[in-house]
Parts: sequence; C-alpha cells; structure tokens
Amino acid sequence: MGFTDAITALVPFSEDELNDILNHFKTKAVSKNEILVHEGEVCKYLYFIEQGMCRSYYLNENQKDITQWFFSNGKFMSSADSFFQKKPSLYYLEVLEDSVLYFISKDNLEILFAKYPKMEKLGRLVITEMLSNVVHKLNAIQFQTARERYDYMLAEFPDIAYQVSLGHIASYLGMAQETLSRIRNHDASH
Amino acid sequence: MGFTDAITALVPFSEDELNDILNHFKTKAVSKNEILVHEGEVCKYLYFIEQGMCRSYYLNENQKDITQWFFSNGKFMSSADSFFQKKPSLYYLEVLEDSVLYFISKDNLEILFAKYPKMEKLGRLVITEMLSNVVHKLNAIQFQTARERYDYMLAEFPDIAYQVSLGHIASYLGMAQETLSRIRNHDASH
DNA sequence: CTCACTTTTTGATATAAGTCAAAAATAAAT
DNA sequence: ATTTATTTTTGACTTATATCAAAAAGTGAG
Repeated sequence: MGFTDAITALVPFSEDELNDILNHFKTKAVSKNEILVHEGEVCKYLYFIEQGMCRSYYLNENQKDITQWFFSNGKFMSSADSFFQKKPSLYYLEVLEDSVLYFISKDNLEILFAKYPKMEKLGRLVITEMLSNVVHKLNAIQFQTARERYDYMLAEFPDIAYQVSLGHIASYLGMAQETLSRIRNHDASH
Repeated sequence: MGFTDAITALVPFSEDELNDILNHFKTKAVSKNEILVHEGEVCKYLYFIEQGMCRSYYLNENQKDITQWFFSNGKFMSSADSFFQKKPSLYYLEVLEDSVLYFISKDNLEILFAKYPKMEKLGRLVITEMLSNVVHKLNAIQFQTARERYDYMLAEFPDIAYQVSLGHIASYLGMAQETLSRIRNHDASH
C-alpha cells in the first residue's frame, strides 16, 4: 500500500489536499543496518514505510538487544513519545533491509495540523492504531506459551517471519532464540 | 489532582476556555463493582477519574478474568479503540471502589475538538501517554521475573498495591495469584 | 454472633522455557 | 575459493513459575 492510499484509507482528502500534504513530506532511500534514531536523541521525524522493513529496539540492563516492534510496508513509524514530546528517545530505529521512506518533521506536521483539522484526526488515528497494536501484543505476551506467541506473530505479521533474523524475532516475542528455533523445527507442525 | 489541574498540566487553557470545556463534561458518582462498559458494546464516553479506582479487563479463552489496566485518581480512562472508532469494545471497564468521574461523549468531544485546536493536542497527548505506559509495561512483562514485575508495579503505581485485590494484580502482572502471594510474603524483603 | 462466601496462603508436584556450551549451517570478507 | 564471522540448531541440565489441592484468613449478610 502506497503513501497516499494509506492516508486516504484513514481520512478522506481531496486530490489538492493530498498533494499539499505530500509536499510537506520528504522521501529517501535508506540501506540495511542504517540507524535512523539513536537512543537518547530526539526522534525528529515521523516516518512512513513506502517499501521495506525496519524495527525499534533497546538495550536492556545486560546490553542485550531487545526488538520492540517491526514496521513494514504501509506503516507509520516513529519513536512516538520522543517525536511528539521532543524528549530523548528510549529506543533505536533501525533499517532491516533496503527501504524507501517518507518522512516529515514535527514543524511541518504542525503546519499541516493547523491547516487541516482532518490531519489532527489522522494523527490521532495513527497513534490509536499503534496503541491497539501494542495492547494486542501485550495480551499475547502476557498469558500465552512461546508457541502461541509465535503463532500470534505469524497471524499478525506473516511477512516478518521470512524477512527478519531469528534473534530479532525471538526478542520481539520475549523468548530465548533457542526456544524459537526449536518451535520452528522440532514441532513445526501445529 | 483534579480535573482542571490535570488538563492545564497538559495544555494551557484560559479560565473561560476551561469553563466551557468543563460544561461539555458531565460528572457522576459510581459505586464499587459497577460495570461502565461491557465487552462487545461501544464505549460511549471518555472518562476522567476525579477520585477513585477502576480497571479494564477481559475474559480469556478459559473465561479467566484478566486485568489489563488500572486507572486511578487524575487519569483519563476509556476503551480507546472502541471510543474513538465506535467499534465494539474488547474490554470491560469496572469500578473497583466508589468513585467520582467526569465523562464526555464522542459528539461533545468532537465539538470541543472543532472549537479548540488545543483540544486536539490534548487528545493526542492523552493517547500518547497511554501508549507510552503500555509500552513501558510491555517491556517490564516481556523479560522480567515475577518479582521484578511486582517491583515495577510498586514503583509505577504504588497506590494500587494497597487498594486492589491480589487476584486482579496478579493477572495484571501476568502471573498466578499464588505466585504473587508468595512474593509478597515469603521473600517480602527480596 | 454465626454461617456462607470470597480471598489469600501454604505445600507438593509438574513443566515450559531459560541457560550454557558446542556443533552445524549461512553469510560475508579477503 | 578459503577463511572469518555470524546465525541457527541441537543437546543436557536447571530453574522459575504454573497447577492442583486444601487449609487459613478475611468479609459480609441476616
């Protein structure tokens, strides 16, 4: 799903409005392993993944890298807290494969918010969607077995399983990577 | 923290604006065990807890009641997804002790959104805060031991520990209630 | 105050999943 | 192509926490 499709799916805009909105975004190609936002720095942009795959992660007390979220085609991505409140980000944003992104600064977004009330609604919808995704994952993590969590992921984000390394997925699902490996092989059926 | 204080802490409004906003809310006293929203019904209001304690919960596949979130003094509460998108709620909202609430309908909120651009900002901030709280809890749940999760709760929501039943807290923290009981007693001092 | 009901505690046991360590398989680099 | 590095798999062992069951403590109604 392209950028304009994704937007109009959430809030209907006219052709002219869409063009104006689009002009406040920039676009760029980014390569695998690029870090878009470092922990501790303010996340300056709201991104949209036109094509590709990224993730957010943090380092826990033992410096272990924990994947927090995957962002694939057609999704908005940001370190939301940091971006909206100009606070230091608690997370890294990393590019997992060569990708094409749209992005907009806070200032430009504010201009759009002021100009188009419908944009505020769009902003709220994007965050509400993030919230409901995170809540959904929390429910999955909180009371399900490792295998059920993996099944949840396959159902929710089928593409991730084939594009992302085992270790990233394991930490995302809150299990040891050995466990995920065994789930995938040993009892690959059911 | 009272209602007007909570609002002005997030976004500055004039005296007159505040009064107008307040007039779009209603207030009521609710009693312990009252269900404000049932699963499957659309959540019609955004609530503010002036005084008291509530929770959201759902029933899992085995009909076990799982607490999802606690809402105490000075917090906004809603089944956010349901309220903003008029979808059936996935959760129940329940009153845990006699409470005093402010609440506003979607229509009235839309009126305020249209009238005061700052209100849109308030809406976004409220949801962003919910998002960051949920993300924080997810991180706590995902890789911490039962005892660490309890400590997280004590640090984050100290009041809950003394007002809410053991079973509700245990399901909120994703552990068996026997486990929580043992944590509280046996090794109460680490 | 007593009886019924709910919640919490304690004990014994089972098990899912973590940890440690090393081998195998893939991918990247010279 | 070989070598070096990274990722995944496999095995043996440990442990935190769930489950089951029953006793104890607490709460509320009549």
